[in-house]
Amino acid sequence: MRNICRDISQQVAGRRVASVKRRGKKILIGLEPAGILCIHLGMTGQLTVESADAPTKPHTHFLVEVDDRKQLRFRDPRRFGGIWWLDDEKEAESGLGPEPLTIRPQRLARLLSRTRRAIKAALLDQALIAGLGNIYADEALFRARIHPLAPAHALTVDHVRRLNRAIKLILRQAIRHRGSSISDYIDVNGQSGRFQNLHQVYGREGKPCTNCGTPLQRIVVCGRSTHFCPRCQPLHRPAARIIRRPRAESPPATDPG
DNA sequence: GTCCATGTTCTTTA
DNA sequence: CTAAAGAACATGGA
Repeated sequence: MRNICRDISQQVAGRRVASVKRRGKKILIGLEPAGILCIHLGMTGQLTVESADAPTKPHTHFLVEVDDRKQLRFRDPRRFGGIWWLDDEKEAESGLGPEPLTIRPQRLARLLSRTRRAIKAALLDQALIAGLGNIYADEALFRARIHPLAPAHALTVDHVRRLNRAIKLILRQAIRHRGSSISDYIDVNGQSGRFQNLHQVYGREGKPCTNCGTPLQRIVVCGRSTHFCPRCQPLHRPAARIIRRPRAESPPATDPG
């Protein structure tokens, strides 16, 4: 994707919106007769429709007039998000794995069996499965009772079936509650997402597990804060098969002097 | 001042 | 090739 944010206004001027879709974490606004306005919110991005009279908030990077004296506005204090112009939908596909809401367990199992990474790292890999972020990865793993450090390839059929269901359940629940917004996102009605009130593990380090009361733990996996219940999400590492004896690094230094 | 943050990408290291 | 770790991006809240 080439980021041509500065020229976007030129591209979209006077054109009718043909479709609005989502692919992974990308918002795709198709225009007539062709071309797509692609928006990624990053961590702090907001896409709003506001009255043209409304004062423009700081960090508003993109603004376009639509009908009824309204404006579509993109605001993003941290600027981890972005806006791109795509020629076609194929371009939006690049680097994205299957959709989390429709992937089938068999396919999920096959994808996970091909990597030895921690399951948490695999779930965050947009090329393996698209759309899951840090909050929902943690919540899904808790729901599926899988330890975030469990090697992806070692998950059992039962693990993957639970994970598949947990991913869909958590995402649907979050969507129903309009997301997890912690502080940076307020929707068009001035409401922040309510799913944060339903978080079972995310941001709850030290608090009792809602299932068993054990204090929740926080660790770092692939650079991201990771929350889990050590009791409900046990790590059963299969005993490592010994292929070779570990070679003696340095003989015990019994100094003869 | 400190630490942390819903994400991605690049570099370095093993 | 796989992967992990760290840094970078830029800003704000606790």
